[in-house]
Amino acid sequence: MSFAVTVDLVMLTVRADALCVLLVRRAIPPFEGSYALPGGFVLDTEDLTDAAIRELSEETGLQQPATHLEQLATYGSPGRDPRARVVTVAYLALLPEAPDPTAGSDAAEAAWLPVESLPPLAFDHAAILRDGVERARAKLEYSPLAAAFCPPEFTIAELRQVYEAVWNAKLDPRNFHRKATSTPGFVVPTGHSTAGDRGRPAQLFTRGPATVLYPPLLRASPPTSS
Amino acid sequence: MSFAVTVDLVMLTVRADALCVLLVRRAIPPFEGSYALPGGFVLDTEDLTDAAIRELSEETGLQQPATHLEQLATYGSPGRDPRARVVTVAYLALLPEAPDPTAGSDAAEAAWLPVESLPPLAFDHAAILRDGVERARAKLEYSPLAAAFCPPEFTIAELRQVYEAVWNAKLDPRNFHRKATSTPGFVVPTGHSTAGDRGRPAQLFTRGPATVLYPPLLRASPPTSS
DNA sequence: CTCAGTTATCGTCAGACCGACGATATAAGT
DNA sequence: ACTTATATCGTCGGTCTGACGATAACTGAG
Repeated sequence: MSFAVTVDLVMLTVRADALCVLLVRRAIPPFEGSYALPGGFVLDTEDLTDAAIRELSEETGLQQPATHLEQLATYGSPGRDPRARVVTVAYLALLPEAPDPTAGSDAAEAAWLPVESLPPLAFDHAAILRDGVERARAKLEYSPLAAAFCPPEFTIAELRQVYEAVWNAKLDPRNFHRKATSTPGFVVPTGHSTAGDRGRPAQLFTRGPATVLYPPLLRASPPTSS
Repeated sequence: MSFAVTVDLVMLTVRADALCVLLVRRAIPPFEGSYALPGGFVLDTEDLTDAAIRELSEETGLQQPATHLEQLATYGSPGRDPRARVVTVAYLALLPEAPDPTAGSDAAEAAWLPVESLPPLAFDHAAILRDGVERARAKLEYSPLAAAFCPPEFTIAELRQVYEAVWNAKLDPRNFHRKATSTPGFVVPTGHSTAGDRGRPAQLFTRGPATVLYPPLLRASPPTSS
């Protein structure tokens, strides 16, 4: 009746138009050499969320604080860790584009890998990651969370590219522009604009105050389950 | 670094047009005499979901198996149980209308109480319950989960009353009928109908194969967060 | 400077969907 | 037969969306 409790992080970001996850290579058995989600033990007097925040900065030497962190789910199959009974609370973190993590890292190596075409992962981390990606995909529909993948100021096109990368789908720039700017509280214009890029300069926006998108921004109709 | 792990259940049902939760009265300190969510320790070799299923039938002497069970969230603040460090994995269960639980129950008393106007709850169970109710309310929008509150065969009106009870809102019977019957995979007509009630007999339906409602059945616009 | 290329932004239009609500069907009870 | 209650079908106008044309405002090549 005594368990070890860990937190594992599904850290997602968008790099080069692809949804990527931060993975670390395990230096010790079991699964030595395999990639795994970053994570670690929850301390005695520490709240679960605090442990997630700590791991977020500690295990991965990243400067960027996550713009979004939420609990994902808890995994505790008796056999999921061959050494002991370990229950892990998984968290989902969304980050703006971040540089490759390298030095100062606790784990041997850490790397951003695209969620498509992943190597086998340690433990049940493949399932956890799948759940995290699915959560992120679903949440983009009815929450303004896509902005969490963007820098503090961003263009509508950057926001659209987030949707395209996460959903792995093409969206019409004109319709997306109308939708993003007309949904109350989604984005707020700053008055600034970009310059130096190709094409006409774009307005810059910040995250708006809305916590839900109403009406939602739905994906194309899901696989007809008939 | 060693934790006790429990599962707690947010069991919801609709009784007399009100969303109700099953609560048990604690027979021992702490919070002796207070109501609490049913729950218990996870066994050494037991999966989390199995523990939830076990508690579902064990702690509450209910015949009705839950028509839906899903993990809700995990709560592990250091101070949430004054006796020890306990991490609890909360599950959300939806049941058709069930009789009052009485005998054979492990806990002293169990009762269905409407989620509005609740007494103070033990531990952080008020917060867990709030999260469970909010999850249920949100899921009715985009999933066919409302049918989990209904018996195997049900009428469109019964389904509508579930929405009305959970959302605490009135829905137009004609528009709801159109929506429920036209959303692919939501409900399947059985060919049978009711008889003996007041008014015109109604067709009976079963849960359809859909896992998501597309398009969703949205609540009225949320509080304008501006 | 002029022109082609590129991206942002605004419009238009038809179809899907929704909320409000009228109309009709089919039962029970008197 | 008539009232009451509920189920079910239609209609109509407004809103939202997808497809896509048109224009604006920049960069870079010549």
